[in-house]
Parts: sequence; structure tokens; C-alpha cells
Amino acid sequence: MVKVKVEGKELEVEKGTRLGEIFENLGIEKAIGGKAGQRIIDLLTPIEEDMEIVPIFKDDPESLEIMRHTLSHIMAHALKEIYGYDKVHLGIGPTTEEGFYYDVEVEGHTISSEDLPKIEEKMREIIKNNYPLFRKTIEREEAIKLFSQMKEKYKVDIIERIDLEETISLYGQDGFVDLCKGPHVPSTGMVGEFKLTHVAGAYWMGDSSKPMLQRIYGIAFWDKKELEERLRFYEEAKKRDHRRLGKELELFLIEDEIGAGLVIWLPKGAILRRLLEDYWKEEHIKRGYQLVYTPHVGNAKLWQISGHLEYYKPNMFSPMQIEEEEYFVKPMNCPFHVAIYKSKVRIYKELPLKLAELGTVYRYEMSGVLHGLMRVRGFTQDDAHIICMPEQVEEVIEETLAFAINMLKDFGFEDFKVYISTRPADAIGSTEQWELAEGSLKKAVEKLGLSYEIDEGGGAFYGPKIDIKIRDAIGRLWQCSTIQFDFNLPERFNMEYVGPDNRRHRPYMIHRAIFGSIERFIGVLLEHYAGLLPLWLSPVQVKIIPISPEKHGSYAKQIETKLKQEGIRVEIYLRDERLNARIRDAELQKIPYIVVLGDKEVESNSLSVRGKREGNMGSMSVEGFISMLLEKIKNKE
RNA sequence: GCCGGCGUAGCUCAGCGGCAGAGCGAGGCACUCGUAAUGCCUAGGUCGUGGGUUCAAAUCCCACCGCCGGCUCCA
Repeated sequence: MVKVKVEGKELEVEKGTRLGEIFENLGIEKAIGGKAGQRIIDLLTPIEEDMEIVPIFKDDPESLEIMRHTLSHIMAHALKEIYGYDKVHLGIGPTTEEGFYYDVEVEGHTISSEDLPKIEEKMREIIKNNYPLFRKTIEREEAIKLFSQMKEKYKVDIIERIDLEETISLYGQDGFVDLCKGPHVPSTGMVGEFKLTHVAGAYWMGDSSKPMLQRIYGIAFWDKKELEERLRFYEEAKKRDHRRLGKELELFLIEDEIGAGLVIWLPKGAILRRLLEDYWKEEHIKRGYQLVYTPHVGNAKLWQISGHLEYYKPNMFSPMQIEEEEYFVKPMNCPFHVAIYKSKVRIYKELPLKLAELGTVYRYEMSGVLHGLMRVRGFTQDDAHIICMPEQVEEVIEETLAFAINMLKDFGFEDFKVYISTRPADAIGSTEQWELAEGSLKKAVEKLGLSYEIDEGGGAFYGPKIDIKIRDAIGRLWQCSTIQFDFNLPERFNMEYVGPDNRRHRPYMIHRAIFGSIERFIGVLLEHYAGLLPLWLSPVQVKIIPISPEKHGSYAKQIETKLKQEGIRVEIYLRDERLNARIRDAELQKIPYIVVLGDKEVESNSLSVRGKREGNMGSMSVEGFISMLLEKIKNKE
């Protein structure tokens, strides 16, 4: 007998009684599963020991996970029914943040998106039939035999990896059996609303040397409304895709004739980029950084010493031969900044030394990973290297992190995730170095009150780091800011400073970037604002529309001059179109303010202002309009 | 790089063995307009590139380049 406690009630039942039965006895209806501590168990799970269980209902987020998991099984079941039980080989079928997927191999057929409706239909049939699910445990040897017979080679692979102590469970319904830990709903009719969305490739076990399976993705919610909302969100996200906005707003150009992953900044995009750069430079100068410039290529000897040729060569552009010497286009700025540090003897009073550069680097990225501005082959890092003494590390990290967060906030980002990556297995550097560095990272994050995740062992071999990722329009996280220790380069380049004791010491070196890359940051920015940039960053801030270019053109010109004198980026709409068409055009260009000028305005020496965010704002004086704009620009609105 | 899909006018796309198409945009003309599309006319394409099959290829096949969705990798 085991004792089970649920919602304050205690019940003694026979060992091995299923959770569903226990809930039934206690009169708990409509539970989808239960939580025992952190573990989610389903209604089919036998209870083998005393425990306290919190029931999971439909409004608990965990219930979605259970239902989605069953949907992935139903999809596998449908595939088996359609393509044959011995032709479909199943990989893994987990849940995702909004649905589920299953990795499969179908012998003699490639699933394409055209097959999805057919698969969905079969799934709905299975759901309608409301097959009860079964769960049973099985011995390891027996499991291997069973799945070998079923030609489920990937499942056999999984079983062989399962810990010897772990119990192996099977779930299934009707003629379908799957190796699975659960949890599931107890019958196929109990799942929610779903839709299969797309098919993509995925390596078995995420290993590029292993075969590639097809991953079929679906999304699922309890509520049809929620599902539809999600689908609408995807449509909406497509509209704010920075690649599309870049084209529509004439910001940048990426073309195969120029080269994959290489960005051309069009005039309007160049304004945006320049604003970012100017602001970045000002902020760095304020904080004691020294701005430098370094070359785009460097002698192979340099990259030899830095270790890049040893560790980073696959990511570098091929070398070029100049007068019997090899040169490489830089994939990083670090060695040059080190050279600046080493250009003279450094003393402790100079430290921390902060060198910063908007350094354009080129990296070979595999063609399949290129993605608009987010992943390119040539990009400009807002790079800086801080060289300091061990006793300064903590203060430096704290200051740097605060700087990064403040800057991100100035651009309107609040939704980011902070990760600290710690020492990996094959690390260089002493334990003291790692401990000091990791400790300073954690302290800084905590001091700023940021929540963070530890990526245990996720640091580079040369040092731990903090990464800040920003969420994009469709929920993808992009790494932007990074603060990384480097125990490698100071050794390799024999960096030193003269301490108060008049002896030579090895400094700590910290790499850091706030935007990460200007390209990526602008990509994230565009998606974040769906192209409607804050006023201070808008390439065109005001569009003046004279109702009749002939009658009101000269007044428009006067206004333009006044605004320009205040540094406001303004254009006059001269094309001869109907007023509504011109307003529409300016709206589509996402220009923050439209100024309409007609007889009324000329007579009263005023403006009629329409804000992209505010709508029609009515009549305003020129001075009032200007001071409103300047105020907003100053506040980075 | 790998798996799958896709490259047709500046943009979005239709056509899928038999004359190269639409809408938007662009240029011109008329309209002179009060807060999200005025009407008419015109120009614009080596159908990604190269090869093949065929009487005939945008269309079928192969290779390459690029893009898209993912995987792996990463700022």
C-alpha cells in the first residue's frame, strides 16, 4: 500500500494504482495529469511510492505539454497509417514552446508541405476515434527486440543510450506503439486544437555526421481561438521581418551579384547606421574609452601568434598572397587591439585601458546559416577590449554590464535574456583566474538585479562570458551583447604591465560588444519596432505635404528650412498626387510625422500635423512643433 | 555544409511543354485635391546561370549560384 496526498486529502491505495484511478476515487474531475515535485506524471502512471501530487488542469501550462506530446504520437501514428508501419522510422517527438514535432524518416518518400493536410486529416480521424492510450513498462532486452522487429532503428539507438537503472516505458493506442517516457493524455480524443505548420530537416541526435531526418512541426493549444491567434501572430511576424522592411523602407540591400551575406547600406539605412554609430561613439568617449582604427587585413604571422589560424581558420576567408607573404582578412579585431596595447610599456596607472572600435570583420559562414542582417559574412562589431589588473576585474565587469544594459534600454529593449557561461572541460588558464572571472560576472549580474541562466561549461576555452540575447518578432533570441574574459591572448602576445611593485605582471583582458554587430542589432531593432523606428532613429522624421505644390510649395520650403536648421531630417513631398495618396505613401514609409500645408496654414502661419503613432494632431505653431520634436529626440522616443 | 521548398518586370506573384501575364511601382497627360490608393496612356523580361531532353522548354532532367524553412554552427 502507498499513501497519496492530493489537495490536502490523503488516500491509501494499492501499490501500482494508476493516478487516474486515484483522482477518480477522490472525486477530482477533469485533471489532465499531476505534478509530483518537479516531475509531471500522467493519469496512466502507476504510483509506486508515497507521494504528494498536485493535479494539473487545462488552465495549468503543464497540461499543454502533456496534450502536445500526445499529438506528436498521434502524428506518428498517422504517418504509420499513411506510409506503412515498416516504412516510417521514428526519431524523437518532443513538445516545443507552442506545439510539438516529430523527427521521422519515411522510406521511399519525402514529406513535403503538400502532404501536411493529408497527415492532419488522418490525425483528426485518430482523434475522433478516441482510442484509449496504454502505458506499460518493459525490460531493456525485450525493448530492443521489439523495436528491432518493428524496424525502428532510431528507437533502438535511444534504448541503447538509456541509463541501465531507468525503467523503459511504452505508450500507444490502437495499433501504434512508441518508446516514450510520457506524459500523455489517456485517450486520443482528449487533445486540443492543432495545425501542422512546416517540414524541415534535422540531424539525428543533432549530429551533422549522422543521417538527416525530416522534422514535421505542429502547433497546438487547448483553445481554437488561441491557435488562431498564434497563426495570426506568424502572419504579423512575417510583416515585421527585417528583410522585408529593409526592402520596403529602402534601408539595405543583400544581393547575390554582390555576394551572399554581404550588406549594402542604402542612403536611408546609412542614416540609421550613422545615428547608431555616432551615439555609440559619444557614449564610449563619455566612459573613458579610447577610439581606435585598425586594418581590415593582417599578416598570417599575426594570426599565427593569436591562435586564430590554429582554432578559427575554418571560419576565415581564404588568404591572399602579397609579396611572398600571406594575409588574412580579419575575423576579429582583438590582435590589433593587443598590438595597440603593446605599442609601449604600460604601467598600472593607465589601467583599466579601454580600447574601442567599430571594427568590420569577415567570417566564412556556411551558406545555409545566412539570414538577412542577422547572420552575415561581413559585419561591423562594436568591439572593445578592456585591459585591467586582477583587483579591477569586478569593478570593470560591473561598469561594462551596466553600460550595456543602459544602452539597450536607450533603444527600447527590455525583453532580453542573460546567460553566464562557465568553464568548459578543455579550458586554459588557472583555477584562480576562472574563479575570479566567473565570480565577477555573477556579482555584476546580481548587483544589477538581472535574472540570468547559467550555461554550465558553455564558456569558450579561453574564458567565461556573459551573453545578452534579445528576442525578435517571432520569439527567436539573438545574441547581441557579450562580455568575455580572455586568458589566452595576454599569454600568447605576452602582454604585461608594470605594477606598483615595479615588476611586470600579466593583465586581464576582456572583450565586449554591446550591439554585437551593427547589422544584427539593426535587424533586431527593425523587427522590434516593426519598422516604425523611434523618432530619434527615423531616417526621415518629417514629411511635408503641400496640398498644392504650386500654391503652397514656397511655404513648405520655408518650413523645411526651419526644421533643417534644428537638425530635423525632413523631406517635402513634391510628386503630384492626390492628398490621400500622398498621406498613404508617407504612412507606408512609416515616417513619424506628416505635416500638411494648405491655404489655412499659409494664412495662419501654422502647421497641420499628423503623427504615425498619434494620428491627426490638428493645427500647431511651427515653434511648438519643433520644440515637441526636439524634446522627443532628446528623450530618445 | 546537410534535408526540403523556391528563383518569371523595380516589388508581390500567376502561368507549369505550343505567342511572356496581372496588380503595385515607374514615366507621360488630365484632374488641383484637407488627412491611408483619381483616371487614362506608355515603357519595362536572355523567365537565376550553364548544359541536356524535345519539332518546340519559363514549364521536363542534370549541375552550379542564390533565397526561404529548419538542423549543425555563430555576433
